[in-house]
Amino acid sequence: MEKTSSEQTIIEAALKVFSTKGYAETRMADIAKEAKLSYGLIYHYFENKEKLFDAIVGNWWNAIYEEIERLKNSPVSTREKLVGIVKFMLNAYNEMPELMSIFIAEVSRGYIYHSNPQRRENILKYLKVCEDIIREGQARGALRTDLRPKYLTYIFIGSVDTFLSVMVLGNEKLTKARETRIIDSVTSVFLHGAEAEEAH
Amino acid sequence: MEKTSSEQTIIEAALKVFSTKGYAETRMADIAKEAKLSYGLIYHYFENKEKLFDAIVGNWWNAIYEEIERLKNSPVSTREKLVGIVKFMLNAYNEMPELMSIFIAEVSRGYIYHSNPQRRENILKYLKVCEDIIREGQARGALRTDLRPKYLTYIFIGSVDTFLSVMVLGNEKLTKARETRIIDSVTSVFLHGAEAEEAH
Amino acid sequence: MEKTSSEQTIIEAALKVFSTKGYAETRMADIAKEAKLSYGLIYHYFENKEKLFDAIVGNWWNAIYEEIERLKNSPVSTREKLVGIVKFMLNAYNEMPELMSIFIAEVSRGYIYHSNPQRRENILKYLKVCEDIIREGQARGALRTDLRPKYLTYIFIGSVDTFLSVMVLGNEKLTKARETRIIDSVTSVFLHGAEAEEAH
Amino acid sequence: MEKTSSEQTIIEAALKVFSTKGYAETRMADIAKEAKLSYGLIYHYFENKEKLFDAIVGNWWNAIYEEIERLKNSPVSTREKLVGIVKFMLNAYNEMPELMSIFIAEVSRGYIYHSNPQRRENILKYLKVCEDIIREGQARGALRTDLRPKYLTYIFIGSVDTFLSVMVLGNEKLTKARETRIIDSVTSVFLHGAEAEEAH
DNA sequence: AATGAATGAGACTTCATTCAT
DNA sequence: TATGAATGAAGTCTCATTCAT
Repeated sequence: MEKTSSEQTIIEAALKVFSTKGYAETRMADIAKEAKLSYGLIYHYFENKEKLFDAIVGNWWNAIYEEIERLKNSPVSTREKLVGIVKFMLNAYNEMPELMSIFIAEVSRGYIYHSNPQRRENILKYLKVCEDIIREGQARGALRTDLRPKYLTYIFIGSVDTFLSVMVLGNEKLTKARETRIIDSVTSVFLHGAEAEEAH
Repeated sequence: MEKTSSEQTIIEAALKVFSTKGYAETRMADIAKEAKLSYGLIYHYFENKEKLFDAIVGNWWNAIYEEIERLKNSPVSTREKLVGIVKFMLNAYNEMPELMSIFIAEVSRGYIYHSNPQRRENILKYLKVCEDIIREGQARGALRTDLRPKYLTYIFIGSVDTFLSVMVLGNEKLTKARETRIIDSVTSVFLHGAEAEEAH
Repeated sequence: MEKTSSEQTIIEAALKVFSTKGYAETRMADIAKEAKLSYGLIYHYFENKEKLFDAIVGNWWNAIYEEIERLKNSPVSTREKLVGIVKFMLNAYNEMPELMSIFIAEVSRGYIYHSNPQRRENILKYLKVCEDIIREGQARGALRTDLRPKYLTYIFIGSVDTFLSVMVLGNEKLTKARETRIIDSVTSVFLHGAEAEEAH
Repeated sequence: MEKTSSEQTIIEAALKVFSTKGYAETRMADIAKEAKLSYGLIYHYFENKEKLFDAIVGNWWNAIYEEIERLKNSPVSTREKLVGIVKFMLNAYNEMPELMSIFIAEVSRGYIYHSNPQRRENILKYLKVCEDIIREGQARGALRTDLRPKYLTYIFIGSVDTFLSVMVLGNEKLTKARETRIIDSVTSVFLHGAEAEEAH
């Protein structure tokens, strides 16, 4: 399962180029140049451009599922699970901003057209796993039950997504303080609302 | 200012094709075929593919700005303004699902790779106008002031966006009942939070 | 035979554009725009681009032939006839620099490829008429007879051409003094040579 | 520095097609067909049609400069230097008639419309180097000093050019005898004039 | 006479992919 | 493993020309 050095080099180069130019504007030659390898070699390891892209994104999806699944099964409060999701995504942005850029631009928005049914599945599965946590939160009395779990999920995930989008767009640096502020804001509003106390 | 019949036909055909296949996969020939016109004529009216796309999206942005600006200046509560935004977007989805599909899928994506600085401007202006409403809500004591208006904006807009995304993805029909449910969910969670009452 | 106003406008516009961009790079739309007329109208008067070009150049050829023929038949010395040719061409450059530009760029050099046999004929006829004068000069003892009249013609015409070329290239202004200098130089060298007297 | 076989094949094919049809009428597909290679490969070696053309012409300019520079610095009489120029050009016509055809037809034309400033430079440099020889001829007392060196250059170069033009136009064969005759005619007229002896 | 919308063949160029070495 | 020359389908766009009005 250990990837050869060249294969890894290609993946890293592809990640960089895809995140900079987008899938459609990325040329196999760009990747080869970035990797300082011949483009013939890319085809030695990956069937074609799409498969290369999917290889990159596939890894990422697995990491997401694994983490959210882990959170889901961990014996902590719903709030902590939600915080865990935000934390994980922000951390991912910090450590792999390129991957996050692709995630936001190509996956989270661009999936719409993807003829490839696998891609549609991925995003739906992502929403599904989050929904499980929400549903459990309702079941254990932590979350309102008058709203559909699906809807709550959209609201929560949408909030997180937009933060990531804005950061990707602005190519922003994420300090520790900022990370805390974002986690606080998202979970606080999601759980308690944005209405002023005195307005109650 | 009145557009010729052919120009309108081209815009409608382009809208349809762009929303179905995405910008990158759309062929000028597809648009011409859809419009039942020669593709030479497209270039008679639009400089190139990108300009045609921008013409379509530009109109849409203007409609958004106009509406949100109108809401901002209308003498209603912050809550009603937020409801107005959600209503407007859902209504737009209902009446122009193709436009909404493009909005969701292409706009933020094209922005990330910022081939065109105009696109960056558009989305930033969109967030800006929404932020004005949020900020005003804080000023008049309707919204919490312990969180940055920018962040509140991301959370609110993100929620709406994700609903639209999911509907576009699922090619879903928006009934009146569903519309009400979504509006309720989004504003209710945004204002009061998702936490169960007894959890307070 | 009187040309309508529009026809004349088109010819003048075409002259300007052809001389600025060259035949290949000239667009019918450019001519229409320059003439401030619709391009449909160009086709009302001229069958196509090539015919329009030929109409312009054709007039010019006729003027050249007429003048050289006149010189040929005028009762002056060979020297004066040669001076007359140079004078005529310089004068033409002065009064119709655009026409001269076309003549140099498209006719005198570019004719090589012209599939149109008419064009080939024109240039050959031009050389032929000049050769007549040279031949007559030899016959009347004014010019050396040890060299082929054809060759003398090439040498003379070539000299004139290059002056015109350089002026066209440099977009140069032709003052009266300069005109005299060029006429002197060309005829003097052609008749007496460029060798220094003491070198004899 | 060694060109690959295919690159050389492309250059030769391009030379042939350009010289036959002219730059404007040459299709990349024609070149590919002539070279019996795919047209994609042309773009593997040359950025575009213009660059391919310039590559061909650039080589030729370098050969010209080198030769004229060599002549300029060689310890022979001015007459012999002028003979050298004519010889070189006639020889070039003999060995590379296609290149000469392009030289005659396209170079000044491309220059006039100055799409490319490099072209302007080339032709000006060409005239400049020839002028150096003329100027030196005046300095060493071999040529008249009452005429501008620039003008003498135009006259000489113009004569040579026209011979080449006519040969290219007529697709003429250059025999050894003819070559001698042309060299004699051009240099003899340039140095001693075309006037009959008895006319002095 | 005049307009300019409409046509569509065909040009240049791109680029994913193959394959001989 | 690795290279990069070679391929060619397919895309965007141009522009001379036609034609209904």
